[in-house]
Amino acid sequence: MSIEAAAPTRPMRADARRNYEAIVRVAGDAFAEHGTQASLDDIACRAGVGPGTLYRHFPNRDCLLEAALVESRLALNELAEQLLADDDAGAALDTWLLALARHANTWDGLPDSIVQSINNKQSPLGASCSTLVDATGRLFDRAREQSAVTADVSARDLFVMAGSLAWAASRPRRDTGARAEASDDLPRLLGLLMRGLR
Amino acid sequence: MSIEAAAPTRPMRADARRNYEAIVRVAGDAFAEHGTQASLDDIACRAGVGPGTLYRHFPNRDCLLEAALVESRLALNELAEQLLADDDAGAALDTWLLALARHANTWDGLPDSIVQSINNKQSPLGASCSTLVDATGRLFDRAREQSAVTADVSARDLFVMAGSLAWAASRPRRDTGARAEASDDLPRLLGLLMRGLR
DNA sequence: ACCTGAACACCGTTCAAGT
DNA sequence: ACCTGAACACCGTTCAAGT
Repeated sequence: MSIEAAAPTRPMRADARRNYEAIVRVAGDAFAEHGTQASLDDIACRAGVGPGTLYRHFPNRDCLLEAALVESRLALNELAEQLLADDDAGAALDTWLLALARHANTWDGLPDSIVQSINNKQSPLGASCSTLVDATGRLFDRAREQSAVTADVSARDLFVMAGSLAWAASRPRRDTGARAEASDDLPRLLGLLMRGLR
Repeated sequence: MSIEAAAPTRPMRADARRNYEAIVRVAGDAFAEHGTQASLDDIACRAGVGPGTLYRHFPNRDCLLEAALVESRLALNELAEQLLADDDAGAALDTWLLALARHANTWDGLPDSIVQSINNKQSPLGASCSTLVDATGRLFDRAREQSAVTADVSARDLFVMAGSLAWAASRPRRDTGARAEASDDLPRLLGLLMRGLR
């Protein structure tokens, strides 16, 4: 939950660590405001560093996304542990997929980065998502043992479906000038999917 | 099926029409090669016109996407007419949703543009998609009358779901360096969705 | 009426020069 | 070891000048 978790094995110089933390903090704000395509130049500027410093710490956009998502993902892993101890494996799976989709919807554009990086160990985002895919598989298997679901689906398919529904629910409804209603379509769409698995 | 369908009511000057057609043709190639985010400057250049000419004919990217998709969408409308006369309304709905998803997958990034522009009459892409949403609703209603499906879903939800599955199936698997296998996940994912509607 | 292409503001990324 | 910021190649968009 602290930044230590993603920090390199050797301690960083004081100024380097200060810059690292400032960049991650500012990046979270920028992603929340402009989506995952926020300008990296702008993030560096607002963090008070040159663009080169940002690239030194985070060679590509995925690295920065990963660092800014560490806390949220650790919380998800904790949730998975709790749900694996839940008596009702079917309800646990529902809860899990909703939490997963909401995590993917932390920022606009994030579902795309996540689904695109699945199983790609070159991407730090993909590597860190593999634990989430594993958890999805374990929760699904438990639900199937209890006959709460009967369909035959891979953990990767389930993960991708949750991501794609998150994507669908997050597409801003830019209707004719009117401000987008913040309707939460996610539970309804997930319900549709789960209907098919039972 | 000809370009006439999207052309303005008054005839264009000969050179303007030549440029219009060249831009649309080149745009199709560029979108196929680089996805919907292909450089507009590059398209103008390859079509032998200045960037200003491209913007005169197509004030924004959606306008160009729409023009380059005219033929494919007209073919879809014809398919809808045929499927509405099909005796097996359930199979017709399956066929329709698959065709819809494949249409959305014509180019990388297209599902995003389509779903984002739904119900937005300011976008020519959104306006032209509304006929597809209508057709989806009619085919779904017919399937429900035959009890081939029982779920209660809006035409817009169905359309969005098809688009999101297209999106999921089209995310390039950029695995560790190996070239992406061109696996076609779409039918399997759509089958999962349809299972939930029956 | 339509086209041209220079011009502007922006962005990601690199790298020589600093401390 | 780390940071800086100029520099490069690019992009979308506009608009005065042409024909």
